[in-house]
Amino acid sequence: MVIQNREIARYFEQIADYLAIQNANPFRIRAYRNAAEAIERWPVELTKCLKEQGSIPKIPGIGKDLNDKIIKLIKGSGIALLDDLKKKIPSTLLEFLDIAGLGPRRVQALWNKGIKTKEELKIAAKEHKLSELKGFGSDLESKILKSIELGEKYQNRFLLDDAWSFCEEIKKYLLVGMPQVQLLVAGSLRRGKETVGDLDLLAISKNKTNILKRLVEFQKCEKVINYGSKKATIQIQGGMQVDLRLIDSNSSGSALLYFTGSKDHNIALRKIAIQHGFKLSEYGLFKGNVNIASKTEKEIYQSLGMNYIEPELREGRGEVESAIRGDLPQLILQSQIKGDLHVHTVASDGHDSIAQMVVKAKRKGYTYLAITDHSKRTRIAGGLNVDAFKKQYEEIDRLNEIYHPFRILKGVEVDILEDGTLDLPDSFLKDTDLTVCSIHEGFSYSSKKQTQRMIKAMDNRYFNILGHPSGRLIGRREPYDYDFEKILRFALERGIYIELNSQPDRLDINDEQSRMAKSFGVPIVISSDAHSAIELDFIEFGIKQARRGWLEKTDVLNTFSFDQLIRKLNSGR
DNA sequence: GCCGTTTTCGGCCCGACTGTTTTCAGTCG
Repeated sequence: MVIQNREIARYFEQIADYLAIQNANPFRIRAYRNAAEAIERWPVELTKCLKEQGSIPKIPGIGKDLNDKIIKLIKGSGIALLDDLKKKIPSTLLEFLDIAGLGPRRVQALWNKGIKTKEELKIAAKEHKLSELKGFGSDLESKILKSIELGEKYQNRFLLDDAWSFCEEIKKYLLVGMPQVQLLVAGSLRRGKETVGDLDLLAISKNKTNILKRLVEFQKCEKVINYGSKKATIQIQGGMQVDLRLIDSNSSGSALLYFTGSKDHNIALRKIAIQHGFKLSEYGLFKGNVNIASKTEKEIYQSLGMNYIEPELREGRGEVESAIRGDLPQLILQSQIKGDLHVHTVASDGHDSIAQMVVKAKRKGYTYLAITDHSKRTRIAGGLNVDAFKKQYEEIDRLNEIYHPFRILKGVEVDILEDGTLDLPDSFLKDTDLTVCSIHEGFSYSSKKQTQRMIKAMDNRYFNILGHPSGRLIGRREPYDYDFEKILRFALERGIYIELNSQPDRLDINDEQSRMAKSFGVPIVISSDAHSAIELDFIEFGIKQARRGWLEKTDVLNTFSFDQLIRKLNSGR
């Protein structure tokens, strides 16, 4: 079994969690977390390194002990330490660490009390048994309950990036030795939904294939849910379900349409079909028994008297009506993005240098990149003070000469403080090329107070872009309360841009908010918020989200040329 | 557990906030 860096990292994170609950040496715990992070970021698969060079490279944060553990994992012999920990500590306790308000100390206290599962925890919280424990109170009880409910809402849903990499891995595995098979991705993953419940794959084959058998024999398959002659469903490690259907090449369009969904979209289409005297199913569009269209999605849409609808729009939100009228938006494409306006470097909490970020940006075909490290308030992220920014900007001047005509912008991600002021003085901000202004603390204010705080911050003339506007972390933290419409109106008045943050666990603002911003005429900036060069690729998730929000090239600031961009940024100042 | 060293032992990111306390532990970022 080929183990990927990501999975090695998961093992180390698990060990760190177990150790934390055990109240082990905090620095030992951190060593495991650091190692996990370093491995996850390592650009080459370690399995491949070991196979080709007989050893794994020297990775900062990985010493002899962890190096040996990695090799053992790759060779499939497991980690004795982890086995021991699993024997001592119930694995269900690890899930507690994802609950807001619970850290290792409180989890340990729960364990001592005999509370080992989420169900037991829920009951104890409801019956106010937790407040009997030292360090627990009634506020904490309700916080825990709320957090468990949020977790249940997202149970068995996966973030877009995880879903994509699972999908790529499975596709690659399935296609080995199957040159006659074509695999299509359908379902919510194709629609680019921010979380994905299961993978829907369609297989088209010119001749008989045993690809279903291959799926159920997948090494990471945990459970075969069903396995017939046309379809197989398995559950893989981690809980994701994979559905594979064999379809006929003559009906590949109708099958793809049907299995891409959404359900609402399909219902809307079938209604239109009925109006035309047709019947639409996964096998094709039929008039009586005559097959009118089934080979491609395009011809089915055409036969129904409408334009082709991109998968991201297929949510039953008026796209069918728009397709009939012929006024669907020309959805934004990744190739139209000219640069990224929110990235971090080693100067704050990023992992790569400015130059490394620039090289990657150039490779992506960008013509500009804004460096936006954290301001001093975000201390954990190594936020910079005015002097540090000035020094960084001198470096940017030098790099701009080297990389000409590529342009590096002097930016900052400046904290919006509790009172609505910005974390850096205007005397400094006026010398920046742009500011991304974000909230990193004070999430629990009332809607009124939060909105006022944001509006006050936006009143600053150097405020360009509102960063990750809702503050949500998908599955972990709800958006804070605020009045988005009010923010949009004020943004429009002040020439402020709204960020669509592409980090897979943020995707903030969401699709509906994007559409709302567009309707208000407020332009969006699609940013990666990359903390390493490789994360510049996260932009594709933001693009997906933007497309789900009906955004076009002209709705997005960073599709404009550098000169136009600078003009637009300065016009508000 | 890693790292660096005036090289084998001492330091490792730390401030704000929350909810618990009544002076602070635990969580969070």
